[in-house]
Amino acid sequence: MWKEEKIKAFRRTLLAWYDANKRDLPWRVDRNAYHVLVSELMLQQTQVQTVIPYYQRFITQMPTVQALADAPEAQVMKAWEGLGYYSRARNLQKAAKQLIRDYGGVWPHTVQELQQLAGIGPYTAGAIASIAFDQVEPAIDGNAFRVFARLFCIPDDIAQPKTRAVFDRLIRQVIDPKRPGDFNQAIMDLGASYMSAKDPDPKHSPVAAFDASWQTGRVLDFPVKTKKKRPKPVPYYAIAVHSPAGYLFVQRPSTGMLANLWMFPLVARSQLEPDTVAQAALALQARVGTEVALQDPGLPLVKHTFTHQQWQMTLLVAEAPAFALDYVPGRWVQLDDLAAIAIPTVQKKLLKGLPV
DNA sequence: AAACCGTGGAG
DNA sequence: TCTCCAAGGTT
Repeated sequence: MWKEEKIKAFRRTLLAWYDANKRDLPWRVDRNAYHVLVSELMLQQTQVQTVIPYYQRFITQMPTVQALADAPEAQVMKAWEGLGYYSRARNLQKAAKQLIRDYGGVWPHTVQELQQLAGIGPYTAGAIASIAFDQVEPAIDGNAFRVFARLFCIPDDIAQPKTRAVFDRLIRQVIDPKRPGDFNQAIMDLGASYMSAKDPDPKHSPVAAFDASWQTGRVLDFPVKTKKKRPKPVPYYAIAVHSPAGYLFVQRPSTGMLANLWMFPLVARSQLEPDTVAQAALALQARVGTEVALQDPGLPLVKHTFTHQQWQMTLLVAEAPAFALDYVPGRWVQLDDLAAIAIPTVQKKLLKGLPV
């Protein structure tokens, strides 16, 4: 561990660099806790560049905790459409409702209380507490793991949950107690620039003098992180049922992948015996309650890769019998009226695969 | 502890 | 094309 003088020099150097070079981001215009909350939820596992337009639209549509708590869930999901990890959107609205119901709209300031809110874990609680409320708490995200792993050549595997405690103890000694929020954000900006994962520039880093991995020529050896498993292929039939009222969309279950979003009906091919279009037609009939004549126009296989699954979808098309329109569970939606429902990116790929 | 949960960009 | 990964949380 560094001596006290070195710690103070590090804080001074880091914050001076941050003051002169911090990124100009829409959620940095003030320290409003609601703004911090929305941005932090969106930024979980998501890049800054992707989040910016979503953040702007979301705050415009739902400018306060109360507005979010009162909004229809469908509007919240639509605002999140395309951003991924959709449980974050439902958790965000749930947290807003908790703030109104449990706290009367008055924010708690401690990480212990903040972590009781839906979707807020140790990182996000630390970020909100330090940025919005000046609490001296670390905000340990991927950037903090990488930056401190390199500064101190920490050999622990950051993929292991128990490793967080190692970094927590370390960062609590280094964090600037006078400016904890700026300190945490400065670490993130550093991790997004000079100390990035793939293309770092440690030589010109403002804290190069403190970077043990750079001093010893081992920058890319840190952080130590074990690899994830590769996505498992999952075969489906995706069925585009057409009618004069548009295409049939069904809402996915409220738990699991793409919960509550709207898609073409899917039939898991692994459960079909034998795996034929005729069997898919029977499975669809059981689902929507009416017979549907499927065609296989020989459309290309549509692939979409998630974190741990790769969906391989054979697209089938069908024309619905007229009586089906007010019979099947689901919604008939014209393709020029998709603003009415939230659909995932995988569904947008299916739409692009439809015959013209 | 380990599996689950999306998407887009970069190399 | 393929792999990694980016301001993680929940179960």
